[in-house]
Amino acid sequence: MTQKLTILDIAKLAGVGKSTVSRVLTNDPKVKPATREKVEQVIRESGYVPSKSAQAMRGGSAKVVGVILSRLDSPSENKAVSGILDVIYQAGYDAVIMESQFSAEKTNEHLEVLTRRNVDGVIVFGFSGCDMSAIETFGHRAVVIAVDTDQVSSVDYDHKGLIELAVNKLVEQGLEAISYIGVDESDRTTGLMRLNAYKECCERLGISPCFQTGQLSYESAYHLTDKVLLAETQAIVCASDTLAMGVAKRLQELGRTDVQVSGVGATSLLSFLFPNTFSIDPGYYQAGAESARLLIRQLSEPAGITHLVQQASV
Amino acid sequence: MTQKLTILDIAKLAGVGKSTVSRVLTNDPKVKPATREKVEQVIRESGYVPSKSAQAMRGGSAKVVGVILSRLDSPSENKAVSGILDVIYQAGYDAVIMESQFSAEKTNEHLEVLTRRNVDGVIVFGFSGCDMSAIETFGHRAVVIAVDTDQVSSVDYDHKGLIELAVNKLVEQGLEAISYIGVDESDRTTGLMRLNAYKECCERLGISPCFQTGQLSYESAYHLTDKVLLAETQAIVCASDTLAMGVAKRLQELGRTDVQVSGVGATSLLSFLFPNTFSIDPGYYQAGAESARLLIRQLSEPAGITHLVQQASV
DNA sequence: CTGTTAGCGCTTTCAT
DNA sequence: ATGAAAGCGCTAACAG
Repeated sequence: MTQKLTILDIAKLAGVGKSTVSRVLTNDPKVKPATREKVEQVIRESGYVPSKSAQAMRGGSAKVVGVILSRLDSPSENKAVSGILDVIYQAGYDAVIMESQFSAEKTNEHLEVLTRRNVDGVIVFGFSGCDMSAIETFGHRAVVIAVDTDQVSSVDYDHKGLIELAVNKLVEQGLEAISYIGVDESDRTTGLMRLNAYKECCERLGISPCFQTGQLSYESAYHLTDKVLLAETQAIVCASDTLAMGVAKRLQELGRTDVQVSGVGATSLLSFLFPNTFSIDPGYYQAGAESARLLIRQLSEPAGITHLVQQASV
Repeated sequence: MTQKLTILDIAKLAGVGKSTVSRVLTNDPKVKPATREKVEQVIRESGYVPSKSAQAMRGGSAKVVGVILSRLDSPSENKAVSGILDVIYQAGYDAVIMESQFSAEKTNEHLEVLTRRNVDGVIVFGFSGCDMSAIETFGHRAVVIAVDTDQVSSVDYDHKGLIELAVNKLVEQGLEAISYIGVDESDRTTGLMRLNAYKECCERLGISPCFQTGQLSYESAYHLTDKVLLAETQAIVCASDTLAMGVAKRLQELGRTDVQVSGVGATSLLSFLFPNTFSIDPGYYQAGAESARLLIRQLSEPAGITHLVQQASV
């Protein structure tokens, strides 16, 4: 690597003042085309790269957004992050990402680091027990995903629509005896909201509800299956693909391949392994992309708070 | 958010010079405990956070490492990134991560952005067709994962050991008719190296090889299964869990539950769904963590190039 | 031990 | 249209 070139070196090499070089860098229109051409050529030939740190310090904006997610190996989250990355990169931003590991404490620690880094904004993936206070200090420079607040903008999944979609599809096929397996209601979104959606569907459609909730693991769903499986059961709606996997496995063992199973997550593996199965796509990637667009918009025009709901699809 | 505080504000508030504040910030030992205490208190109460941009510009180091991976939704890669994150965060660094989407062009573009950002170093996940030239300009400030170079330090998985481990475990169980399903040899690591490892095992153990390669998808493995399945087949070793999933599914359909299947990836789902199955763990998280340690070490002491091989386990 | 003084590389008035 | 000069917030000599 060659010696670090500064804007001054370029200025000398091009035989102009350093402010002119700066103007070229910032695309200032008041530069004579010929001068600009010359400077650009010198920059190209010398392989000079302006220092972001200096630009950030001077201009105030580092063109960086911080992303705090719970776990990188969560399929839903990493898909959403992909969406974030694509959008912000397009807009000239970069992302520094951190894992909260579902710890409110770590989250706050990360937020502090991000503050020091002078990030332009943050996108935080919520989790049960997530502490919003620190996030709220970011104001319009923050967007949360899968959290319920009025203080900052948010993007959430359509938990109710998700389940409705599954139930409706089943009903359209003429099925009526539809059970449900979810996760504990202590989880506000995946747990409570989806269960409630199921209950509402039952009420609306005159189906007698039959459900169980437990952990978010296939083992849990596997063991819960027998408790919601009656002789007449025709389908089991699950709050996630992970659960669906456990249920489908149990049904296969029991020879109840007649029972339809639905999950949430769009895991292609599910329907590959179990034919009598389908999955609802909550739109993870899209949700990530939307949250990024929202943040970037708010960064330029300090608008009010917006709450988006990501549409689901089969 | 309160008005942006600078080191000067703190100095005034604490009734000291700004360099004293700086000394406190940098943990300079030559500060009288009493003074330090006072400054720290003011910092705490005012909620002042030093600007990383300014520090970076002054000190030269931004305390950031760039990470370029192919896809965030690759289980192997996101586990490795978790390892990276844990280690570098511990060392006071942050990560800006980018997706290459298996494109050499994008990778180089990202590398350029990272250069401008003045990152201290980069960790790049290799892929077939990966262009090393740009990475090499980083010299000792780069570490690559799953790539074969002499120019920069690297961490690779033990592709040979992975397969040997699987075969040995099978042999120990008294099995002899062991087939193999992998991916095309155009993929140097997952394809070629693992296939060769299988062949070598066969030779060493006097097993007559029986194998097929195709795409890295369960569908591919599913269809290839019949071609390596003979009446006497006792086990099928697969180059990855994804493949193993396809094979296990096909065997289940055929009623050949007597055939053992092994995969690579430590996916717990595999053995949950298919009992006659096990998976080798290439140590993704560990490899990520190691690459980060390696990079950080090289950042402080410009040592020579190191090549690490991540140990696998069952 | 602590205050003063230079800059780091860049953007931005302010003159010219 | 362009150069000179003034900092952005911080660290690192350099003097006390």
